[in-house]
Amino acid sequence: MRHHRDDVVRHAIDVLDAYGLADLTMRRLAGELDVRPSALYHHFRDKQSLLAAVADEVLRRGARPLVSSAWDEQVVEICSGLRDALLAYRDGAELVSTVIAFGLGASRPYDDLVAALGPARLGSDLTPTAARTLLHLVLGHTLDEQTHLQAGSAGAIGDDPRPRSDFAAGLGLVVDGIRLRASVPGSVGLDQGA
Amino acid sequence: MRHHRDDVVRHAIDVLDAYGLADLTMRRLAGELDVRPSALYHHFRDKQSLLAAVADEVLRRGARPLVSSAWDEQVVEICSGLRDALLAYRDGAELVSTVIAFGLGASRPYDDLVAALGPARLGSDLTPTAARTLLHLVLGHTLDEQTHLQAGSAGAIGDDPRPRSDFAAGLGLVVDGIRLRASVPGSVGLDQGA
DNA sequence: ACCTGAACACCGTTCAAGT
DNA sequence: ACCTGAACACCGTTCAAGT
Repeated sequence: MRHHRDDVVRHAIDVLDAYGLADLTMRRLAGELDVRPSALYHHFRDKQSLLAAVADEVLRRGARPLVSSAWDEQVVEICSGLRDALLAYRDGAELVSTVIAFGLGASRPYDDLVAALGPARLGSDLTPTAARTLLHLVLGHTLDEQTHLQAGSAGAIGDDPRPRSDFAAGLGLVVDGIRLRASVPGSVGLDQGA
Repeated sequence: MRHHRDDVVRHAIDVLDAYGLADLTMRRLAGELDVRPSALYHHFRDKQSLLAAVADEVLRRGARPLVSSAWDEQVVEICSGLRDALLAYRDGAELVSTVIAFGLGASRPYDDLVAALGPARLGSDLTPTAARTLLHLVLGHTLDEQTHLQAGSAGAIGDDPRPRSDFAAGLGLVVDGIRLRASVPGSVGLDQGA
């Protein structure tokens, strides 16, 4: 059977969700598509590019239109929407973190944050820094959270006693006097003043 | 020639610094020690344990005694000290992030942060959350920073135009009304009030 | 205590050739 | 445009056996 790029990405997400990122290999994916591994290189120059496409698709599937018009509420929506998107698939946070670290792909959340933060008129060139920092926070937190969630559901030796990772109320970020506050567990809130 | 555990860890750090984390393989390390790969399994049960020991040694070498007695200044020292330790070796941030994510090893910075934050008397059980969040911030930021630093020194296509990742003045964290402020580029500051 | 030899079950990637 | 066949240069890990 013949496939094209999108089929490969779809099957890759299935493999990711069923077996995890470590088992998302070119050979296994090829097997799942009933094709020789070398066939994948017709669609993607290398594995990194494949992973970038997979990460982009995971984010695309999780994307929701912004409902707020206020920039601060938009930042909240982007951050908690990103978290939701990452938690929707096994190892989603690890995948997207890896792709972002590698530099090609998964740039949508960053771009959206920069756009939303624009009207905040942060001092000097602080907007990209604030966007990256929020990204670090959400990625790091969700990676933590997903690791524990998956360790729990893997039916291991029972739930570990480590405190759950959450953004509790009263925890937040300050950028130039603007307070980006964490609200409910697992999401990032934001408010002005402080 | 016969080695023991510490020799292996020392050589592993040399390989890490010279060739990077991706090339720190059991086979290459064994070659560097003039030993068969299987010999390494006398010292470490698997590669993850080896990496945990390497991460711990990287952090141990970077450890500085705390000079401040004030808890808030201690937090600053721990965070910027951690950053310095990670930047001291190639792929240091990636190594330590991986080991922490995996869950065994590299727990010293977290423990130190929890200890330093103790006197802050944060509300309810917010101390571990604050510690983890600071860790996410420093690890994510330093990973970013080190990636760009190394991309630059790898003599690539010239420095990329992306804005440098830094914790500029005016950026910070708020935990229960206590403001953990970023100060000079690359380090995390902290002050009360807000 | 520390190591060898040999094997097992994998990887990502390239490339000429086929349809 | 999409794929095969075959190869290259690797991986982590196990385990009986040697000193």
